[in-house]
Amino acid sequence: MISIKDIAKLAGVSVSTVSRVLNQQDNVKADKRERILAAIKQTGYVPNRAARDMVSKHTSTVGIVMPGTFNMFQRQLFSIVEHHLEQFGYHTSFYFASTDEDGELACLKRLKADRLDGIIILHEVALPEFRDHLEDNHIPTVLATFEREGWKATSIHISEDEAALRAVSYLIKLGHRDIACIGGTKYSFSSQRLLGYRKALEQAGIAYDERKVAFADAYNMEGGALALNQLMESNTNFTALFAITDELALGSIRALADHNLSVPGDVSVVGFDNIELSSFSVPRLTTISQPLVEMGQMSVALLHSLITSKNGLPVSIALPFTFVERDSTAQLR
Amino acid sequence: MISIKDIAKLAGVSVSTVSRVLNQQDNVKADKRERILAAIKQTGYVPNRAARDMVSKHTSTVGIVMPGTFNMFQRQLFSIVEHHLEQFGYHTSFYFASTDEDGELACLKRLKADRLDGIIILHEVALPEFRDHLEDNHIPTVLATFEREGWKATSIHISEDEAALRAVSYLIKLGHRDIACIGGTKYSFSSQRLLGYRKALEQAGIAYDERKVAFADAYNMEGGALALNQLMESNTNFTALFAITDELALGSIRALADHNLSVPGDVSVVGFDNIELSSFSVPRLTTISQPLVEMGQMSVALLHSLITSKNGLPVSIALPFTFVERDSTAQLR
DNA sequence: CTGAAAGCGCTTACAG
DNA sequence: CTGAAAGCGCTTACAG
Repeated sequence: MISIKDIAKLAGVSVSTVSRVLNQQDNVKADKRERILAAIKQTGYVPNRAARDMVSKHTSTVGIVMPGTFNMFQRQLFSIVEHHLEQFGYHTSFYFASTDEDGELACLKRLKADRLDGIIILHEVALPEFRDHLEDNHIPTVLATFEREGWKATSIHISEDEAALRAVSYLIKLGHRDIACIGGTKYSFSSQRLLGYRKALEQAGIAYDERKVAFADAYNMEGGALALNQLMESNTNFTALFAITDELALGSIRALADHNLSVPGDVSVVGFDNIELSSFSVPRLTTISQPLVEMGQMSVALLHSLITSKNGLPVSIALPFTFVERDSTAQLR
Repeated sequence: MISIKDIAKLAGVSVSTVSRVLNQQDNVKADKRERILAAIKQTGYVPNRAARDMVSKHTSTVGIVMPGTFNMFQRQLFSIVEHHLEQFGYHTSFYFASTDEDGELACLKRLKADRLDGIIILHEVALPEFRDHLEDNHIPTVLATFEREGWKATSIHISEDEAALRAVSYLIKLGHRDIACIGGTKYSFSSQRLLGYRKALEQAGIAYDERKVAFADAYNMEGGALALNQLMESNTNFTALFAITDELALGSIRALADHNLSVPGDVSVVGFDNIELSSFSVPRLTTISQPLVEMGQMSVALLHSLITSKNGLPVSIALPFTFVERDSTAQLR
């Protein structure tokens, strides 16, 4: 492996000078600079990142904490974040945290071994040591898509319960009174979206009926299908359904088809997240759209300012969501 | 940041000894080992990876080269690979390569800055410097899901053309003669799958009709929908459709619905890849299943043996695919 | 079994 | 504008 010494020798200068041009400092005479650049080009030399990271206090790398298995919404967000991070000149390291405690612990350990300039968390970690580590070492942190009390971190999110309320109110406006819900058990958004569902019912004077609520174990289509089947067996009936994520909604549509129920003919379905898929499904899904691109951009921009300003205060920002009417919902007949 | 020196001081030993227990060498007396372990636990110390990587010749990290925007198939594969890599004790670094030349160049540069133990490539890079770098530095490499002539790398893949032939032959067996195809322009699998399509037609004595073939620009659902619309405008007719990826197939089903054409009633559709989504779509998609889990496992296992044995020869392995009959195909009426 | 010392490939004052 | 030197946090012979 070719090193900075080789370049210095080749160009007939000291390593300090090579280092200077490597780090685009302008205080190097043109002729030396050119000889150095030529040597670099000729050898295809690229500085060893490990060495550079070790000596400088910053690593120019940002960590992204992700769930072990990420859903489509997170996948899209992650792409956007990654892209912007690259624009800002950051490297990215990924830290997958399984939901169990061991997984989070292993994740934290890996995190500690790297010196990160900052970190973006896409996955609600439960472990308190996580927050402790970030706080003790003053690592700038952005929580993307959720809030967390007690964390000294900037948070970008939407108002989950308001959005859910909006979605369910729409179903009510269409004349539906028997509205089922597919919720979840993990992460704070599940309780917040369920809260929105309850608020909407309350506002319309509809009694909450727990037989109309099923909880999915996993936020994927299979989870949605399974939950729908539970609802079918629970001795209740409904003409509309609110699923707290699009994947759940799409899975439920699949299961409804298996029960010979059509959407929106027999059941109106509204989802949440507006993943790419939702505009290509049959029928296209009515849903809540999170401002994904803005959330990603903003997370990166705010993290960057946190990193560079060094004394920025954490903020909690609720971005506006939008409601997207498509073909999976209809007026109650 | 707490360092190995601090631990040494705390435990009253030398850094060498601390290093020994850190690297699980057994030649350390029990009492010292315990004092060291206690100090580590108490301080939450984790060795600095950059320092460790710099001094040791291996980094225990494997690079994964991915396309800038990865489709669902790649996303699934990537999860599996990541998981197994972790099992084997490797760290992973991701290198996203945009398809243009600049993107690949930037990707290569990042790659060079890290000292990787090995690399798994999920994305067909075109740049010759890529191969040169890997070969010159003897970096063990596995190509996952494709082959590449002239690369001294192990390759795990399926026989793309045979699989496509199988899919299209099935349509023919169902009585279809007017079979359209949605192909693509990028990556070798597109031409191979198209080749399989042509072979199947040939075997059945059906003339190849280029009006029945449309090419998607992107391997996503929108690309599939767009391509289907092209077919509708191309003054031809068809009762079956082979799309070279599931996402393309699903996008085409969406577009068919927009033309009031039902699947499989009016058009039988078969895809390729068997992504998760395909068993939850309405209708469920008939498709070719790549042995994703095995491919991921095998890529990692073979890479590991390449890394540890140091003189393993590259192999090219074609794994068996399976054909999955579901609801998107029907006998010609 | 253990420690002192050298060295990995860089950057960063410091002196000129 | 430039170079010699120190040092980042580890590991690895080497000597005992």
